[in-house]
Amino acid sequence: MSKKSFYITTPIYYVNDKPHIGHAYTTVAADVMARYKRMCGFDVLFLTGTDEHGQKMEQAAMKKGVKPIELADANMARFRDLWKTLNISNDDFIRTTEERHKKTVLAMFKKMKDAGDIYLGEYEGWYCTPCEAYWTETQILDGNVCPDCGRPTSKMKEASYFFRMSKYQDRILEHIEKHPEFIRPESRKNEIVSFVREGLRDLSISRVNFSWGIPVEGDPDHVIYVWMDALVNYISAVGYFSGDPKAGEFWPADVHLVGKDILRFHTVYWPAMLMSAGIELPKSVFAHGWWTVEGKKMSKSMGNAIDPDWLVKKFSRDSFRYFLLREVPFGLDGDFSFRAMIHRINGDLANDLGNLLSRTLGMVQRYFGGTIPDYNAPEAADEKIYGALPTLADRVEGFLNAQAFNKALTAIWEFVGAMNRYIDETQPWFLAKDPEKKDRLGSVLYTVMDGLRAVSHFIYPFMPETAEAMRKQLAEESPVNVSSPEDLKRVKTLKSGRPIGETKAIFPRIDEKAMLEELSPEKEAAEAPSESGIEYGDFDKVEIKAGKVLAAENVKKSEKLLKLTIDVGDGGRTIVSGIAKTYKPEDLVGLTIAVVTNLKPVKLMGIESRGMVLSATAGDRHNVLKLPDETPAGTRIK
RNA sequence: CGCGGGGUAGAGCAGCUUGGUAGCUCGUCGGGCUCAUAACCCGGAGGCCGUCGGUUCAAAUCCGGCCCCCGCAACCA
Repeated sequence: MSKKSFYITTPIYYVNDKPHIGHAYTTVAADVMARYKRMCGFDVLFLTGTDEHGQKMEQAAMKKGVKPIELADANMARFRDLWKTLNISNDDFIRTTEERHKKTVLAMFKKMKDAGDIYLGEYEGWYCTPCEAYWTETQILDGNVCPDCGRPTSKMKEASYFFRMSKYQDRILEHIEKHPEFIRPESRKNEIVSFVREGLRDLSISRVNFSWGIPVEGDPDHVIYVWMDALVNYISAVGYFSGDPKAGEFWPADVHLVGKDILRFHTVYWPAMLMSAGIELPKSVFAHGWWTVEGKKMSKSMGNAIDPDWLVKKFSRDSFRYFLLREVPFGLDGDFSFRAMIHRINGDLANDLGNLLSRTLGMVQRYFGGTIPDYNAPEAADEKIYGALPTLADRVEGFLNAQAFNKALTAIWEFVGAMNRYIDETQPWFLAKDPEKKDRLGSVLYTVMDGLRAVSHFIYPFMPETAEAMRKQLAEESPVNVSSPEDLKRVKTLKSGRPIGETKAIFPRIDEKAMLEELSPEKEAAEAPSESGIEYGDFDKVEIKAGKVLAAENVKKSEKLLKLTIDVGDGGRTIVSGIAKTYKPEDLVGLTIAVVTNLKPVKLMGIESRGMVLSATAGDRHNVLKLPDETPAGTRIK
């Protein structure tokens, strides 16, 4: 019989985005599961990847004057590099532009069609001619206006293939009911159930208004629409329709980890598609929460998205991984703050664990010349350590199988605390004063070292690098991976008589004040202005003038920036403004608008900008502050 | 009355299913130890458990009303 298998996935990330803390969160969590299962002897398949098709990519590429695939290649690399930085152990990385995926999508489409579940119909949407974009009923703003450019849209119909999802409503509800583990956490299940009960509509699964995607077989005007394309990745990777033995071994997947925002696609659309194609459903889908940053919602427009790369540089990959999974229960939302992160690192990692290792090895060095002592003078107190380990192993296993990462870590740290207490009670420094108690002294130190050896296993999935560093210092040479969860319960396996490794702080303490100061420029940008109103003098510092736009051009390689030449009474200066999503250069030339003139110059995309165009901004939609044409350039506005 | 979750020490949470000492982490105050990364260990202070009413010998826990917060509606984990 082959080993037990375990298949875990992250969503495939859309490459139009820069990777941020949320992507890192899902992927690190999946990595912890994968590493834990591998450690316990499972045959693991851990899949992540990128979603690369769609209209947005096509448009973005066009704007940059490159082919979509070139843009996808470049952006995909950012994700792949980040996973390297974060020590992600994915076994495969799938891209929706790969041949193996396209073949699977087409095979899936055919299966569903053969089942009589795909038909050609008409898709109704709102079309914005200048943007060449379709919007759904819910996307358009009041007055049927395009959410992107604010111009009116018109109702359009186009041909589309539809998936008869409505047919599966009852079967999905039945499945959810019969498999309590299918949707987690529990609270999310209710949301989905009530959504399905409202009634399912057939799903449009093709588009004709762009071409960057997988063409429908026999009808190449149609491109298969995002969700159909993306979801299938989970079976593409195991070669489901190609006779790949991996399919039999790993499908159905054990866990799809997803963000709470895409739960519905994974627990309704995806199961319906699988049912139609006669394929088994994944065993469970877990929706985790979102992160806020310093108490505020993370968003592109606020520019407060945290760059994981930068964070790893400031801290360390393992402390970042630890923080993400320790701070917040996996199903709930959490807040990311530098202060909280520093507290976690100093409290849990440096003080509790790091210092425990350090004080123990310090004594082994001092009292035993750096050789691991024998365990030959047991006492009842030792059972607090040895006796706790099997229980801990069970608890960690239970918690991790339920994706309760924070509980698993809490349990491990309870054990770390017990060891710190054990040292305090047994007082090895006191034993060391009496040569007759040398054996007991050695046994105490051995016990802590063996406990730390066990801890290195438990933290390995979360902090692989640190676990290895600990094991090196403890002179533990056996591989961290064992053959079953039971092996994690074994005690006193550390070999006596070996010289310990070079001792080094595994988590140096962070100087909180200095670190926060170092991070403060970023922080200030996110701070809100005063609560009680500003002084007039503060306002008066801002110099706002009427400016006449003399010239305007797009900034090369930029989606958002326009380079403007504006006369604010000085004959004309260069101002770069992030309003290109709303205005074309020719829209602005000749206008008289409000400009802040006394800002410090900044360089944007290599162009020095001296001032700022005032505009009412909502997302990507801007309305610059237009002044009557007769306003003389340079007039102060107060 | 759309559905669901929640309001418990300064902060973040557990306890509620199976009514009866209100617990954990951080912070704060005091003490101990000196092996250690100014770390570790012990102890104290701090809560009328959102609010009003009901059931009960007894309610944070059960029942009802009210107030407040947050999810579920759009392709961002």
